[in-house]
Amino acid sequence: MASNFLFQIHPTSGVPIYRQLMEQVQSHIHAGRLPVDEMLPSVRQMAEELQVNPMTVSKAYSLLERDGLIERVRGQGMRVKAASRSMLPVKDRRQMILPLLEQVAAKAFQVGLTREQVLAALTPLLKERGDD
Amino acid sequence: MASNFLFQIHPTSGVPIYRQLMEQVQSHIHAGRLPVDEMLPSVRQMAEELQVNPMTVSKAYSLLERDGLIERVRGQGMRVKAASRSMLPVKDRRQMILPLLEQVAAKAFQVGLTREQVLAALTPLLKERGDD
DNA sequence: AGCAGTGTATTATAGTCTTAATACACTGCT
DNA sequence: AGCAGTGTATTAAGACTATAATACACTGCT
Repeated sequence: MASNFLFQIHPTSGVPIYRQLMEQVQSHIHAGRLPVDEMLPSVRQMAEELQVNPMTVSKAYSLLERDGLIERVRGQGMRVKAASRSMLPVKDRRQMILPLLEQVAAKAFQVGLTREQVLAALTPLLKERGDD
Repeated sequence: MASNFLFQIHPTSGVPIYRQLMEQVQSHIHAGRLPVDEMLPSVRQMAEELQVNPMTVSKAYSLLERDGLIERVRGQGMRVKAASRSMLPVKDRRQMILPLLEQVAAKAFQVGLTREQVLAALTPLLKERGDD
């Protein structure tokens, strides 16, 4: 398997890269995909993988450390902090994706797509994600 | 009923104001909330209502005109263009919502929600939209 | 003509975001 | 000690975003 890499950037979204990274790290922690004490990809590796500047990654990491989600281990890297309470219950994780779903519902309505059409378009995308 | 104003800004989203405005105008047009030949709020009115700079609004309008959704009427304002209403085929409308659906899929994966959980959360939202 | 209402151009300033190239302090291993 | 690997500080530059204050060309109305 080639890409088991957890992160990706959407360059056209208008959202700053460092903020996209912060959100994704946070999501992965809460999903349990980044367990406690797990080391994050190094600044340089992440920068290389996403083709962005190392300092941009460092900025995201620094802010995440300020927020208490990860901690810096000198000479080693960034580690998922124990206190960050990973693996939230499904209810809370659903809460995290809710704003995005509301956005989908609004857009679907505006564009005039039926519920069935939206679900039909979304399902295969989710299936892909669920497989790997 | 106080605010029947169609637009609003989310200052914390990281998305530039002029892009938020563009998306909302586009959505309102496709939803029929801004009918063909309808005049948009003037640059100065919109700027006053949202507490942003008139030039920021003007930038959004200019780009929307470039995209062919609205047209400038000298001395009067911006008007919803006739060509933009022309009932796109389902395929194209699905195309418009696809990036958003991909974003949902990515987020769902990151948060660790199954396909069923996502669909279960989305379906009622779509139903709501379909009702009103 | 006068005036108020359109969108826009211009100039300037400030802040944010991103990249770039170096350099530094620290750790783990040899 | 030496070296490769961490994150970070520093400085510089450029692009983008947003604000501010003026001024202009146009339209519709009086």
